[in-house]
Amino acid sequence: MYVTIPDQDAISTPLPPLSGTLPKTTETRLKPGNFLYFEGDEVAWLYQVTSGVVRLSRLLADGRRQVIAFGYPGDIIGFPKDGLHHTDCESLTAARLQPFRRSHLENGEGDPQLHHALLQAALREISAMQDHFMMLGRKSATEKLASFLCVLMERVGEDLGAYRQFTLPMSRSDIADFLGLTTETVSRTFTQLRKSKVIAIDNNHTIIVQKPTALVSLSLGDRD
Amino acid sequence: MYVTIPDQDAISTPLPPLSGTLPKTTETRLKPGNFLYFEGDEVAWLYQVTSGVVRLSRLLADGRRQVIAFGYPGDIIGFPKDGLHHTDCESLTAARLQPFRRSHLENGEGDPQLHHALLQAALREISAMQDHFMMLGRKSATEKLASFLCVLMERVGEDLGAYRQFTLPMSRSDIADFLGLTTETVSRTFTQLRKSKVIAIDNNHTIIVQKPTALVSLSLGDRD
DNA sequence: CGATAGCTTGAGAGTACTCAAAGTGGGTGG
DNA sequence: CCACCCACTTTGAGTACTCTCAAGCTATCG
Repeated sequence: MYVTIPDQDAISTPLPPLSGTLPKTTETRLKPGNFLYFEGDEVAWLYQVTSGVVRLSRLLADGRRQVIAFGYPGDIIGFPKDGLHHTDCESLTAARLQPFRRSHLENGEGDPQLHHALLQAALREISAMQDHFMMLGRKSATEKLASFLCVLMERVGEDLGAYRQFTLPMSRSDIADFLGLTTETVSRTFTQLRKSKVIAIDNNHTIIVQKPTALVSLSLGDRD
Repeated sequence: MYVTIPDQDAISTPLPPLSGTLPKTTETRLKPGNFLYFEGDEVAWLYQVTSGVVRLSRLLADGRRQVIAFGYPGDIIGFPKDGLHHTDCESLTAARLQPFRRSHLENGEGDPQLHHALLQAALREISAMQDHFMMLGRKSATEKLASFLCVLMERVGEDLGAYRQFTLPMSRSDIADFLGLTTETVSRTFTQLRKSKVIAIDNNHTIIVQKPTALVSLSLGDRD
């Protein structure tokens, strides 16, 4: 599943590696800024992110952009629509990905277990995206950013005593385009969370959550 | 695919009936206001809408609601997540639905063709929902409502000379919760479209599109 | 014909946006 | 190694849009 915004009690465990029983295809490696594919490309492979973080996004004709999801280790990316990719995929960090032939998804030939796992990943993605709808449609800027940080805290945060810490490989404008906000609003909201001591920011890309409970409350829309 | 908001050039044809080669399960019938399932229910069946319109929605703890999609004839609904339904499904009209065992999706036993068709439907839904992201995250009230009306115009509109006409089986607040707006804003935006003679409204539930081209322009965010 | 739910309209407030400018930090070349 | 540069981020001021709260209207159904 992608990093999208689940309901409070729906924290899903990331998919374990789909090692499979097949002869392994050799891993794909990406450098920061490299694209794995573009919208409209023929889908030959699906990928499970092994390490690193990738960004899936789409462009509107007038230049507006929507970041659809960030792919973290365990996530499956590249589900086709009519055989084509419907997003761009760019790596935000050095990344490694395990490819799976599209045919393993579309006709289970050879490895029914893999087929089933890929199908389940697709179904999870549908559900995850529905969670994300909630957020884009119904939440304030503070709730959106808090929700986003909560997911990362749960998923990739490291314990630091009572605090939790993680890095943000994406830019402020990536976050803005993911949450349906402007970079200015994202920045202001970060400042506000920092000033209220819910989080501390190091380096602009390292977040230390000082009040995890407060962050969760904010994400759910409780007043302050 | 659901009634979601595709990009301009991505108007997909609705899925044809999946008659299948199997002994047919008897059709399910719903009256207006009847629920087909609730969030959290075990998924035993998927359904293809044969006639009528259903509404898929989710509730937040604090009562905020998000309408995820409207299911029109041809659409497949009920994709499970961990075996459970992740939305409520209520019928907005009298409706008929063709059930398919969940096992036909999850393990193709018996009917590989049906399995494949259901999988494709799931993949289409992922893509359709990504289109919808764009809308929730990046569009103004006018663009949202115009986009919504455009989709219905294309999908269920009837020709009326130069005009196109269709009915809205859902309430203003259903539309609001689908587009991430309030009912007041939806109502005001309808009024505005009516006053600018892009549409005419009869009965509050019958829309006559008087300027289809203008409606498309509005949906894409062109200035007036 | 009256009750009621749904819809529309109005006034005012608040949030996020736009446009603009200043600050910050990482990377490169001198 | 330091200084400069550029991209990214933050901050500020003002605006616009959508929301909230409230009241009136309209259709539908009993």
